[in-house]
Order: sequence, then C-alpha cells, then structure tokens
Amino acid sequence: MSEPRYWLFKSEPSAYSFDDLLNEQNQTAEWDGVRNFQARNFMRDDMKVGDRVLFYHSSAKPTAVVGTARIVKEAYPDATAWDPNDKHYDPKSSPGETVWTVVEIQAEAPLANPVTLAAVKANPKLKDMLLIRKGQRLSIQPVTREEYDEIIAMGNVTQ
DNA sequence: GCCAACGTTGGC
DNA sequence: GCCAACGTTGGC
Repeated sequence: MSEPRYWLFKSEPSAYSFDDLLNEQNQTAEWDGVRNFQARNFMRDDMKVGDRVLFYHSSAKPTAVVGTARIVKEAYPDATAWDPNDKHYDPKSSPGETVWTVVEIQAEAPLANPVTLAAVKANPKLKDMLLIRKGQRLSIQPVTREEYDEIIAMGNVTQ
C-alpha cells in the first residue's frame, strides 16, 4: 500500500456543495463533468483509493475549504459526456472511445472552522499552494501532505 | 457585474 | 504551426 496522495477539489456550492455530498447515500458521489485535460489526467492517472481530498467552495461567500473526503473508487468513464441532454455533453466522447473520466469520493468530515481563501493566503506555510497562484483555475489540484495537514490543523481549531 | 487569466477552436 | 477570437473560471 503506497502512501496516499492529497488533492483539492473545487466546487461551486450553488451547483454542488459539501452538504450535498454529506446528504448522498453513503456520503459518496461520482465526480463527473470535469472537462479539463489536466484535471482529468490527475483523476485518470494518479488518484488511488484512500487518497485524501480537501473540498473547496469556489464562487462562495466566503470561498473556503469546508470539509474533507477520500477517494473511494478509481477512474472510470464519465457517462455524462455521451448524454446529449447533459450540460457537460461532449460529442467527441463515446462509450467506445472514452475521453473523460470520473472518480468517486466519500465525505469524511466537515471542518469545524472552514479555512477561507484569505486565511490560506495569510499563512506563510501555504504560500506555495496552487490555489493561490495567480491565474490558477484548475478544478482539481494536487496538494502536499504538509499543506493538507496545515489546512486540517487550521480547520479543526474551535473558536 | 467586471475582468484577468487561461484553454480551446478554427481559419489560414 | 501560428494566433486571433471566443468561452469559461473564479476572485473581487
């Protein structure tokens, strides 16, 4: 068993929030609709069962890491890509020629104290996080173990 | 609502 | 292969 990797998943809570994930059966959901090659490659090539996930709310008030999750199922084809009625339909993908993939994540726990983007920017230990790099828009990003642990430490402080 | 940054598309 | 135009992301 290799060491788990660490990731940050962005979602707009108006579209899909951490609470939505908590309300799923088994608190588990398929992470579908990703249509960016770099994000797909992370899912397809690097994510393993047991990897840890920070769940981040983008375009929210405030924007923040709000909870943790784990990868519970590794990459498989994203069926929403070949559904013409789906918002993320992509005619270049088909059951015979998969372009896009999904993984499944299971919620672990909400953070007692969500770690806002401002708090991330204010913490020198987190200065290298991709999240705060100018122009970085990836919806799935790798995170180091140190960064993950620091976010958890910040998020579980009760105040 | 604005707009900077970036990815993708398509003409050439 | 270049690059302008366009669409999207996401913070502010």
